[in-house]
Amino acid sequence: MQDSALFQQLIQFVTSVHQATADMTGDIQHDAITPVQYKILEYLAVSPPQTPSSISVCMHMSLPNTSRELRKLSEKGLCEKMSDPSDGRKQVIHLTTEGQQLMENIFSQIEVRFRERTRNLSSEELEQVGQALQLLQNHVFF
Amino acid sequence: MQDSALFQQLIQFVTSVHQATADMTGDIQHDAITPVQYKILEYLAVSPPQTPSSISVCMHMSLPNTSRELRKLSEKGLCEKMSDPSDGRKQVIHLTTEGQQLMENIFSQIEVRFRERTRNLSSEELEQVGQALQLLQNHVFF
DNA sequence: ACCTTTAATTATCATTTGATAACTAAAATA
DNA sequence: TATTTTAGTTATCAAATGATAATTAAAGGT
Repeated sequence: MQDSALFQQLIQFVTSVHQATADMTGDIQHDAITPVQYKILEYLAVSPPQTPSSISVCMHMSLPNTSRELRKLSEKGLCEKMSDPSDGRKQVIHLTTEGQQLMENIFSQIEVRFRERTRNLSSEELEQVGQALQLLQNHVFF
Repeated sequence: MQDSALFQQLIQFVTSVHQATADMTGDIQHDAITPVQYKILEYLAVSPPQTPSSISVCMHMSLPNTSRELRKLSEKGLCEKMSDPSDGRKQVIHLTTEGQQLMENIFSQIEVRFRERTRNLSSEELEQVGQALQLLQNHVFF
């Protein structure tokens, strides 16, 4: 039986991550996109390509609502649909160049704040941060 | 100048944390509370006590909207207001017994899933997970 | 060929969330 | 004491999100 304190620590940690990311991204959100749309773009930026169905599953959104938001993003020129040649029912979604630029822009703003937070760390400590990220991603948040 | 790969890793990690917590909590959400209300309860559970203003700041919500959601939570019997004896303008918010029980119940459901994910880890690896959580909380997500 | 399942879309409605103005009351300050 | 600031509430409207039914079209199975 594992330590229950570890779980308490996890709850605290997850709350902190949510909070810190909200702090870092809160006032960035561009005029033109809603939070849900941002999440979709982020997902498309980090692990492309996707289909409406796969986005629907991963984002816990119904397929109709996913379809609606993808249409809005397409209308804004941020992503594109292509029909899968191997299966005419499927649509492959990817960011447009404009969409990629938007996300790179947002990511670089987040990066600035990340660097502010980690400014005082030694290169050794940064190394440890990288290892900790790796370890948690492998063992807990996969 | 620190490594840009570390930042890429961070973006991936944060996305994974959001995703994993959504996976773990997605189908729990009780009938009676909305996502925003859950966030408030979580915050009250993890770091009490709070005032409407402090909740407003930390949750990035306007004070009027915070007030509305707190009223709804009060009506549901999940939290209570008390006026601060030292300053009649301030309200101190805390969970009711029922609210605490709700959160304990939800947390224990999350804990089950956390244990599922970490079932195969040795006690040594669990120790490392704890250290990694600590390190990241101190150095990045504070 | 016929039926079923899968993938996606459109349309519609209800709920949740965000934003803002107007207001009350208690403190702080001049 | 008069004024200003702070903390909170209520009301209202707009926008975002969630849920569901109906529809289309391609693929799979009989």
